[in-house]
Amino acid sequence: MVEDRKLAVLRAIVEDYVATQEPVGSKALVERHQLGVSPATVRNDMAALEEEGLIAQPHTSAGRIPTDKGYRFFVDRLTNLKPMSAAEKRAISGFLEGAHDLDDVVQRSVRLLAQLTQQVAIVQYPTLARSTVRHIELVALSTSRLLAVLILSTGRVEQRVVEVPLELTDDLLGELRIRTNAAAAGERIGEAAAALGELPDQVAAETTRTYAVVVAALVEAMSDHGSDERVVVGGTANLARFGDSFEMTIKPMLEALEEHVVLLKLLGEATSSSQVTVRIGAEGPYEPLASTSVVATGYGASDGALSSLGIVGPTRMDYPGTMAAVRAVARYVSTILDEA
Amino acid sequence: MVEDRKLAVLRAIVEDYVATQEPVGSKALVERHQLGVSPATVRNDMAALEEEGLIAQPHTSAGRIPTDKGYRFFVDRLTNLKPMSAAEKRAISGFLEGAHDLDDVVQRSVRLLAQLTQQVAIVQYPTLARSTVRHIELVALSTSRLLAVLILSTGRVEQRVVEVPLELTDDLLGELRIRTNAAAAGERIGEAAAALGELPDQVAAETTRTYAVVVAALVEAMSDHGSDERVVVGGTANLARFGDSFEMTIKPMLEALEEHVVLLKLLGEATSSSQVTVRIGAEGPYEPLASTSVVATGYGASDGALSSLGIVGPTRMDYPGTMAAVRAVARYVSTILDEA
DNA sequence: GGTTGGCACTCACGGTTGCGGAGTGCCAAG
DNA sequence: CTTGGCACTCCGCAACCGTGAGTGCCAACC
Repeated sequence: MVEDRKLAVLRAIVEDYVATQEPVGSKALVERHQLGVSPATVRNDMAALEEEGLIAQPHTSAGRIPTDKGYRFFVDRLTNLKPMSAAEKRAISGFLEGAHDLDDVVQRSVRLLAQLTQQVAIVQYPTLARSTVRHIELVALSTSRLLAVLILSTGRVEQRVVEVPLELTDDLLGELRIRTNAAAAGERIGEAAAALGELPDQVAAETTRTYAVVVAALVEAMSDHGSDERVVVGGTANLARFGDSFEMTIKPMLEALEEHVVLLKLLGEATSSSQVTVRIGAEGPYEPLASTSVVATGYGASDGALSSLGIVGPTRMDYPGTMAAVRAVARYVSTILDEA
Repeated sequence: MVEDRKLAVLRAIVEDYVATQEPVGSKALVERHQLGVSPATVRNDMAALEEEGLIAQPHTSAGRIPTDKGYRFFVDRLTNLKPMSAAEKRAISGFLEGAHDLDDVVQRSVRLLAQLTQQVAIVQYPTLARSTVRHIELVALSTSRLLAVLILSTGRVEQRVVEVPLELTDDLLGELRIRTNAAAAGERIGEAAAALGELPDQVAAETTRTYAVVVAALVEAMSDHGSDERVVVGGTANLARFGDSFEMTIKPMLEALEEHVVLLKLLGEATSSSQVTVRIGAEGPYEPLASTSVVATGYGASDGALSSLGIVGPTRMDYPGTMAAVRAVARYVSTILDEA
């Protein structure tokens, strides 16, 4: 009973603080929420909550604000994602439907996510690891150069210009095309790379080097570094709304957003799970962002989570709403990718 | 003589203000620059410059700062681009050389530009208007869907998934491939689109609709909206250095950076010219950015300026250095594109 | 005429001071 | 366990003030 009310108080503090951005005192609490008790009682509860490290006061004689631990508790135990309204659902699918391109899907997802959450959105490109090679196309640019185009099942296209040591004839090009496709088409990236790797040894000696450079380019294009670890960021303008201290929040954030490696790390854990994961404040692996939280989840076609997307914002954020939005977008994007 | 000194004073004020970010007074001026006259004399000159609207004082009894008009004068008449050092040149070409992709070139250019100028960099993708179709590739996805891949001379690749009304056979696909390439390959985008448009009328009646949908997808991919008007932004972390008022500079900037349409307008004028153009403060077409300047230039392969890149930063910036950097990057990128 | 030193004046800036109010902790009574 | 009362703390805000940088103007000088 008493324990229940303490938690109600914690929830109320989190909600009010998120809404007003100001430390919340005992009197304001009983006014805004029907707790059915007096401020004095609430004060006692607050003292207990502070004892447990769930809330803190910035200075004596100020209201309380939730600590990271308090937010954690709130997220884990006091909240369920609020469901998206029908209108929101329509908006989401409408927004994502017009996309014709993988790039376009990613681009739109970022915008959408930023708009829904009013935070900075991050979307990682679908990983290549599980995708298969759909087709390899080779186009002659001159007698000594060709363009190798790699088309993947996710809709992603990679291309490389290759300088070949042998003069390119139509025959040679055709042979290259047939053999590389025979080896790679339909295979997963890993197997495709392996199969391609053996190609140069199976052809006439004078063409070995030519095959080798082409294969090298293709394999390089398949390697993760080519496109997998790319992320797109959007909604930076929402930083302006943070109202938060420039030095503590916005500046490190801008710096982190430039460093895609950092972003990938932030999203990292979420990739493997299709649950929405929340990382609050200093729980994260990157110290400068100690006063921000990351809400992320895996997404991808139905054969398993492939990649991740999420948002990053001040620890003081509307977790239920944000988590719901992140999950909703991830699901819609997944179905879109499934169709393509 | 006297006129000369007045201009020297203006130059000194601009340089000092850019360096220190603080209003500069008469005494500080004679100390830091060898003007060979007393503070009192400088004060007279300053009064004259203020009369002409080239400088202003934020409040009585404060030093002077240049007005937009003052910067304009400085840029137009008092400065020559400072040449890049050999080391810088090496850094530039080294940085851009590893690129294998059009995407990659653009990406690297943005980073480079941001790093050199310590400002926010913007690079517009090379426009498609002058580029030619290198190759069209069609890949069957199922019996009723195919992937159309459009490869352009700039190295850009566009792709669209097409739903066809007729069952796809190898023969049909081969025919489509041959005919579309015959019509479009080697042609400029405009001509290619026109030639493709006539294709559906030249084939057997039962395949007309199939041709039509494929052609429509290709033409759509060629249209400017597909990829031409894309821009990439980098170096947002440099906003943190602006020290400037958050509300006046940083916030509107973040908002503008999200709106690619606005960015394109900012770069707009520069596209046509291979000169470095500078737009100072309220000269720009976008009011919220009244306290920022844009330094931009056209770039592209040798057959004419194709696109534009540049930076945007506070009006108070190092114009000579920035202009030189922008020009240098544009030139290097142009040569890279020429080679590809 | 242009230049210079002198001088009175202005005004932003930083530190200090002095409230008012919100909020707390504690205690004794219900 | 809850509640009202009460003394206490301390932030935030506004007013105040002295200081110093910088100015404009003037009279003298070259």
